[in-house]
Amino acid sequence: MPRARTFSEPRLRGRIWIEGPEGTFLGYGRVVLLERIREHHSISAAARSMSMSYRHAWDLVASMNRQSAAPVVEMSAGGRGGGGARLTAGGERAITMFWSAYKDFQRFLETRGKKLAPRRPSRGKS
Amino acid sequence: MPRARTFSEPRLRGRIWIEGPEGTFLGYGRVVLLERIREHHSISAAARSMSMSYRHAWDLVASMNRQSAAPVVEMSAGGRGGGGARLTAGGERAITMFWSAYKDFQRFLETRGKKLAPRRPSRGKS
DNA sequence: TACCGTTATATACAACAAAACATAACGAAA
DNA sequence: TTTCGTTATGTTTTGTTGTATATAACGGTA
Repeated sequence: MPRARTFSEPRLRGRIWIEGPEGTFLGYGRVVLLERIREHHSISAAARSMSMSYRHAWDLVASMNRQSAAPVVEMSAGGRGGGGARLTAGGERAITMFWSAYKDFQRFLETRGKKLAPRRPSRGKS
Repeated sequence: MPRARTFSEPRLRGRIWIEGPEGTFLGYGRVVLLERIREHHSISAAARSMSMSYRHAWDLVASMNRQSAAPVVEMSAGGRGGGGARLTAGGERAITMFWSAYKDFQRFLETRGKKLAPRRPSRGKS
């Protein structure tokens, strides 16, 4: 007898982001990047640490800085060690703001996801 | 005096979707497509009505059908009018399920978005 | 049988995002 | 002045997603 296909329970998933004047201001990837910059004091090291191209990382940082009243990352080129980057207080607040909303969102997905599929209770052996 | 840049209030936005065995099962676009199919009794007419290529629409329908225990759309080729497509009861349930979650999500974004930016109350003329 | 508009399917093309690559600018220290 | 690793920026390549185009299959009906 051919076994009927089974289907994994449908799962609710999603993304959130914070929009600014030119589109995305903060999202999951951007916030992780900010945290890596805080850790490495360098955009290039941060990018490397998450297998992201430096170019892309730089673009993201530039985009965030443009869209924020106060810069989230301050950079300096040249000098000892070649220069570097550091997270500002505003950057710190941005991280906190996003993770807080993100956490609430994950909770929403979890609880709302349970109400998704009105499944007939299986009568069989239980 | 150079005017300081102003920044629109950061806005919380997002997407949700329902995942199945092969990735997305239901999302905003897919559900709209299902509704158009219900309306037009035709995949091609539905696709046209939302400026979507027939190929893409067909792929989406096939993906949904593959990932659902019971098909969400039934198609027939040939015959009077060339054939057509109709939404099944399962498809109807899928639409309801998604919009219900979507509505709750919009509510979440709205209420949670208000708590985003802890703004200093402006002291000036008010 | 011929016709018709749809489903079904393959292949080529376009648009966009991200990666990859290349190079210049920077500035403190040796 | 040279060195060094970073920031800064331009150009090319790749990968993915959807569109465009073309063709066959389908099956009622005239």
